[in-house]
Amino acid sequence: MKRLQLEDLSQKLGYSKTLISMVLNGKGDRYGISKKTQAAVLEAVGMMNYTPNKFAKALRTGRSFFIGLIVSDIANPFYSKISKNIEQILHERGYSLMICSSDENEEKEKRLVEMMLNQQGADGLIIATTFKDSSYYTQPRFSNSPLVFIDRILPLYQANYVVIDNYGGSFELVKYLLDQACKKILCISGSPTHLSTTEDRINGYRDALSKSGLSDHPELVVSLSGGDIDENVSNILNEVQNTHKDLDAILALDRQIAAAVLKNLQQKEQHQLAKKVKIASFDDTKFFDGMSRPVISLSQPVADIGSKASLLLLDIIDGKQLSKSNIVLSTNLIVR
Amino acid sequence: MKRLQLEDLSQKLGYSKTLISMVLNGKGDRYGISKKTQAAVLEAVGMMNYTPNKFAKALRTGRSFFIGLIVSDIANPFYSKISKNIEQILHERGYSLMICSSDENEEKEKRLVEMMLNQQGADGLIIATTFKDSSYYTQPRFSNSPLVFIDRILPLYQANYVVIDNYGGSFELVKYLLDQACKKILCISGSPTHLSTTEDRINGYRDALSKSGLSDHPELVVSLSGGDIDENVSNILNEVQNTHKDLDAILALDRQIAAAVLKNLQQKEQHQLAKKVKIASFDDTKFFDGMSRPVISLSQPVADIGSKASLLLLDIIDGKQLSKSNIVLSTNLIVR
DNA sequence: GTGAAAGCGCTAACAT
DNA sequence: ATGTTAGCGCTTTCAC
Repeated sequence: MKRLQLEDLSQKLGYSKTLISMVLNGKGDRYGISKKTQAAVLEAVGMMNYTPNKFAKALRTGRSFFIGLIVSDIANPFYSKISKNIEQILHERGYSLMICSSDENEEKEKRLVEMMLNQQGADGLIIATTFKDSSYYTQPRFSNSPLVFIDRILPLYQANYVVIDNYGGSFELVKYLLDQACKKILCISGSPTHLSTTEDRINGYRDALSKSGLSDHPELVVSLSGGDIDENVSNILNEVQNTHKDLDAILALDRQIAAAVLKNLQQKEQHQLAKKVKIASFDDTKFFDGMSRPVISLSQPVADIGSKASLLLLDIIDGKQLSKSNIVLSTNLIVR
Repeated sequence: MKRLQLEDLSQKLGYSKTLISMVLNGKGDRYGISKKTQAAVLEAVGMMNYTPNKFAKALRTGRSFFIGLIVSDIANPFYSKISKNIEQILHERGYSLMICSSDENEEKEKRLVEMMLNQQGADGLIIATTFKDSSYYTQPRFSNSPLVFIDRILPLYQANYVVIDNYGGSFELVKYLLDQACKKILCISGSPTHLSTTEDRINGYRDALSKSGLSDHPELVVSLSGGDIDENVSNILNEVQNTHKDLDAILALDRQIAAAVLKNLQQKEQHQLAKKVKIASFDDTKFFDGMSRPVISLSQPVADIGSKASLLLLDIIDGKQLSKSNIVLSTNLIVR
């Protein structure tokens, strides 16, 4: 029971492979094939469940109908949710998706891009880049490759972006804390620190403070140094506890950091810090509902990022998108 | 600047396409090509960064070097972590991975299997199936398709499996609760209920109880009816609160359920139930560390599932695996 | 309106 | 030990 192919259909229907191929690809009209024959072909083929050989088709046409998604870590729920949305939309349009993780490693991201574009023949890529600057992507050979960047931008690089308003969200979150009478807020960012998301969030934090006329404490903006995150956070909290006894809020720039903060505060319940400090975090998760203390969070429109990015990429592939497109989505403050 | 192909290499090196192809595919020795020419070819090609056209190769050989992964929901961290591991191992061996979600829908799983096998030409599949029984996969046309099932088994169906010891883990978890003097344990399972994982976990719960000589309360095994999980859990807890005032533990069969239980207990803090009940859950997550009460959990060897399944599948594809293989991994009790 | 035939880039059987 | 050649299954130009 081997696979059906055009030759078989040709035999059974009494039409040539050419004609059948044309009809099946919706080009019947263009080539002037009579409506009657078209209907007959579609009808007959419909019941035979024939699927064209993808490789022959790709070899001939140069289009693979698959696109690649590169994120830093697909095990991160933020990205896996986005990926699910992207996959769904692409499937509806006859595309398939290949997902890979760069592990925040520039070299690996390079390899993945090359692999997907050259080796696999992807028709386009969606990338949450881990690069510091744009020098890799500004190479002329990429000027014809349909690329859409999500989540993170590359400074000074004109490209297609779908991102959230990190600055505005951060500003809003910190503003909320200040309105709640918080005066001294510790901001903990992850690594790597060069990401546009991190920078924008920190800027939002800073500007919200200064706009409220609060003095700037540079030592209250700390970033994790890599390695074990729990231990890292523990050290930071111990340090701050001594130097800033009047700390009254902690802003975690992603949910993993928030989890580590909560764990640590729980273990330090005897300390005064633990008692009064408010917790705020980027990213929202169901788990924040059952935490030992309320978490004020900023949920990201995950589904939107995925769908907007997919549709944009398909438009670019189909030549419908002439200039670069910048889509910025807003976040949503969740108070508990 | 178009892509390099064998013809170009042939021109520049002065060898035929055949010879170069043989050498590049490691078949130089088999075809008796002199070591010297082999070295020369490899050397020259090495600096020209040539990658063979995947589609031409697949068309010719019938092998695509990509494999498919079908899970119920890639946005579920349990599966996204597994997927990351699978991807890594496959990459090392020159394969790529395509991931799709079935959304616990049998029809969609069918479509995905057909799509990956027929349309995309996958060399093999790894599946966390959502099917109730094996009738779909026992079709003769699948007898030659390399398939590995993970996480969930299909009763009475001889196949390649990589799963965890759901029964034993559940038994151990409940045994621990009993040893802590718990006497009445509510067990909440997710939907769909027919999954082997759910059944095995419930059986482990039951047997642990009966082995301790505790009477069976069938109404203490409840399953979510679908729809909003928080609301669902809320109703269950309200109900049980009235009928079983002496409830002293809750076993959640997955982490989403545990999250909902914790959220609800928090809101019901005035109720007596909330005070004394212990919480146990399948699946572990960092978030359990910062919860409003300690969660006893059962972590699953996620990385192992992925790597064992990938290696098994590759062995099957390479014909190294003659009989069906059943790999069962143990869980790890985490007490907080 | 419809069909024959060339060729996408690769591999492997067959020559030499 | 190396090269020639015939396809893999599809699309598309060109001829009728």
